[in-house]
Amino acid sequence: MGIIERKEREREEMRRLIVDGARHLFVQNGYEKVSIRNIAEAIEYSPATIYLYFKDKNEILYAVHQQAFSKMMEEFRPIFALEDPFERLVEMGRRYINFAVENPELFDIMFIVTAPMEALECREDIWSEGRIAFNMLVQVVQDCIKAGVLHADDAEVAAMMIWSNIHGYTALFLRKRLMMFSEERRQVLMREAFDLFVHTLKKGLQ
Amino acid sequence: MGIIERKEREREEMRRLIVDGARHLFVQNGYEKVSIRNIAEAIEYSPATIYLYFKDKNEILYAVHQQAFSKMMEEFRPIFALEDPFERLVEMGRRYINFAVENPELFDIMFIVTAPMEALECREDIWSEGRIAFNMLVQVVQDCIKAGVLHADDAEVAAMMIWSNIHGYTALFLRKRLMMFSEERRQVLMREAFDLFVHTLKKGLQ
DNA sequence: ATTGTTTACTGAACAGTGTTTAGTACGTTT
DNA sequence: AAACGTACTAAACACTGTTCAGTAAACAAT
Repeated sequence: MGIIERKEREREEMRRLIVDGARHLFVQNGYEKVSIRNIAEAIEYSPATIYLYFKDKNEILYAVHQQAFSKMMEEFRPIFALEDPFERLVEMGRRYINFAVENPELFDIMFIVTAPMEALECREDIWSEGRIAFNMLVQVVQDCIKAGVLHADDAEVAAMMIWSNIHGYTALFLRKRLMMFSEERRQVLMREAFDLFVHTLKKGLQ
Repeated sequence: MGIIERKEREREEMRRLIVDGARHLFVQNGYEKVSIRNIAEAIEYSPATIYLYFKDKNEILYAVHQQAFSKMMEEFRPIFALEDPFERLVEMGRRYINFAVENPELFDIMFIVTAPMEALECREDIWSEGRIAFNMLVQVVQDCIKAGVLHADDAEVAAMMIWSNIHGYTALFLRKRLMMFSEERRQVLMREAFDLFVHTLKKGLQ
């Protein structure tokens, strides 16, 4: 009696169809300009159908947010081939910023928009995607400490400090808070500030 | 013929009434849950009236954003009495974070929500509030360099790096991206990470 | 004082939003 | 073939930002 299995499969397929459609529209038009009706039209179903597969819009955003995390993790993977732990740390920061600049709408949903977090809240779940990614950073920081290139009592505190710095650029940039600089100056500032941070970190945490 | 002057005064008063009402509601209910109709009801005018004084909702948000900047600048003022420039720098960071935690909705409008920036864009204006605040930071950094406590070629780059770090905590916190930590741990992480940054900065940029 | 003109304001509408519900049509089971 | 259960949708609800025709009062000119 493989019917219930097939139904389960079809259900999963439908969820995928919705999330993929939503992600596509988000990336194309920006998250704020996409409505449930837009998504429904894109996948050629009625708006009401979407509510048979997702509780509300926040849940769709959370699903897209999950996909985006997978994509980011994919871009982080090559880092772990690097031997020097400090190189790993620097490269991780570089790729975080790169991901944000090249996938602004996805990054927004992952780290800035509150809606997906609200989907989590009412399930009183912990933000596992964030936790996993942060743990990855903590591990790299710990490797740096072990290798003697960084000195810190609490690796989590050091990781938090580093994450904040890297995240700062992207959050300010994506939310248009570097508007007072020219396109050109913005690029230079972000890159040189990042380099300066790396330099400061190396000297300051020795 | 003081009539046009009086009219101008009344017009300014009305704009104030609207912005104050809007700010009140934003602080109370959070920016996302406030509509033009809510604001209109609060000041006992019809929604259409608001559009006689503001082009659109973004312009109201920009006006609130301006007020919020004044408030923040007020909290920065006492800093300039401090003699040690590095003390000034540290205190500035501390007060930025404090302002964000104590006025989350205002900070959101100032530094995270994109709507007020869109009001600026179509006037092809530069973001003067941001520029002024950033220049203030650059000045303090320059004082640190002059005093020999920080070494950096470009004060703007150093300021950018410092701003990013400080802004990172607040942006992650306000947008619920520190949810994987307990209330308690969150507090400790933010404070200790800030302290670690200050320490790193002092040692790293010497 | 009585016009004409400008100004300030509003009710109602438009096109959109997220979400719910009643009802239909079809696949599955008896 | 009849009964049941599932997948889907049209239509509605209560909202959103915004516009526009119309009204009433304030002002200006006669």
